Amino acid sequence: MRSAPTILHLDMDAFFASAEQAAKPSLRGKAVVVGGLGPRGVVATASYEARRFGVHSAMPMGQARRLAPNAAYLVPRFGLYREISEQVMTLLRELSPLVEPLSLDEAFVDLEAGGAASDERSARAVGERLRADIRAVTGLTGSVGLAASKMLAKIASEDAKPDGLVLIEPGTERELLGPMSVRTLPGVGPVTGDHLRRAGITTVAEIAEAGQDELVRLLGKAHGVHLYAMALAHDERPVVAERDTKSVSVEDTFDIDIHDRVRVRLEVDRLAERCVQRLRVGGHSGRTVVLKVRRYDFSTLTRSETLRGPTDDPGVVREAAARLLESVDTTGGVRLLGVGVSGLADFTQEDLFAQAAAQAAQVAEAAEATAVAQRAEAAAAVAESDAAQEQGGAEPSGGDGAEQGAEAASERRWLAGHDVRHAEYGPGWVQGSGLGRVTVRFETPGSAPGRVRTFRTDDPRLERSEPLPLVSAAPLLCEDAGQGASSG
DNA sequence: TCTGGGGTCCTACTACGT
DNA sequence: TCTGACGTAGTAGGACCC
Repeated sequence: MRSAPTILHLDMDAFFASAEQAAKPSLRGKAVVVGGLGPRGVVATASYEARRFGVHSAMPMGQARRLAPNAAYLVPRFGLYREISEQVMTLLRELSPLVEPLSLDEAFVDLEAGGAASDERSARAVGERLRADIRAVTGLTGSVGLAASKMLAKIASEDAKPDGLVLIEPGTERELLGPMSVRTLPGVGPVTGDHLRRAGITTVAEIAEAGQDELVRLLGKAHGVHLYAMALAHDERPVVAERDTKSVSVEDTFDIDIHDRVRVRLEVDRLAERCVQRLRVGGHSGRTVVLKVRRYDFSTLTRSETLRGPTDDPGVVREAAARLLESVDTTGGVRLLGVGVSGLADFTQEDLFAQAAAQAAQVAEAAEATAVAQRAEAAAAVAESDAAQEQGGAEPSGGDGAEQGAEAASERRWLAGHDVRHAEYGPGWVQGSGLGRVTVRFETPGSAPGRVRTFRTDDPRLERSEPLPLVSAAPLLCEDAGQGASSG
């Protein structure tokens, strides 16, 4: 472990909810819950005001509504969050080339690698300036943890929340960690925590006392060794700027369990298409196709199939997923379906065959190597027959359920929280919709709390619009720590 | 209470070639 | 020819993270 606290961990405070509060003046200081609003939705982020009612991330939305019936419930707007996240990541990259994003709202920075800080004093100054810059550029607050390792920096930022900075001085780590719950350590979730508790281990100090052998006996080799090292505050993991994607997947939970086998097959086809789209956007192909099925009783099973070579062909992935589905009993009903691809590469089987064929043709032209050309031809024929086999017989079945009603579809256009523009009243956001009506609050990030009006869902003067910037200009005011959103 | 979506990593088991 | 040991790849499930 390094000797100076120059690993920085940034964690934006209640990120999604804070972004919504910044965008919607009437929600500032109010309980805001962002997440899936369907019958099986869960909370993605709750504002600090909502947390006072006991609402927290990953809680079922129904439970959140019981605890905080008067909170504002909004669907996530990932486009907006990505934009803000990019602004924040840009600020971090100005500090160091070694920035490791963990999610939209979290990242590690190696300050020493960028020459931004080399000791406690300079690290603290950089952290404070970063917090001020984030507030000036995005209008939001973030908490900063500084320590000599990633684990400790993360623990520090958690301690700093909300809107603070905590630095763990080198030499004090074990004393600090000792009394903390085992759940503080990364990698200890509910199951491992319970496992340790049954063995009489509830604090980090008790993990250290138990010794590595006991930890390995309880949790297995990899987990035991890792956890023991963490308990001793030994964490040498470097900040890694570029991480290769290992898999790409898409999944959907249905509002009501699906029983109809034809519908299940149709949904798998759709998921396979979406998965390949995502795969292609990332410039990937993959070799292993994975089907995930969560049944009516929440039991989850996966089935996978490894192809001869990587592909980004939607037909190939669709057919593989369909073959996998054949081995799954879905009679009790299906709650969730997912399709994923792993074993990623940046080329496809088809590329390889094309390359091989081109090379073989050259050799053939070069004269006497006719035998080589014949083998290439044979290989091409095999490829063709493989492809035909993999793609054959995929007749997309007609969608049942499309007749579920045009009215529901039109109301689905007006999702709670989304931006709209009215020809007469200007920009606003959807506060709610139902029974052919949509309620809009007309306000912008820089305005005073606005007024509410209700329209018919098919009102031609109302249309969806893009999110407005949270901060109109973006001057870098390091010393100004005022309330982010500007006026006007 | 009733549990999302997108990932990573680990473990255990089986099959297969040498 | 059969058998066991071993390494590797594929498969399935589970824990965890944000």
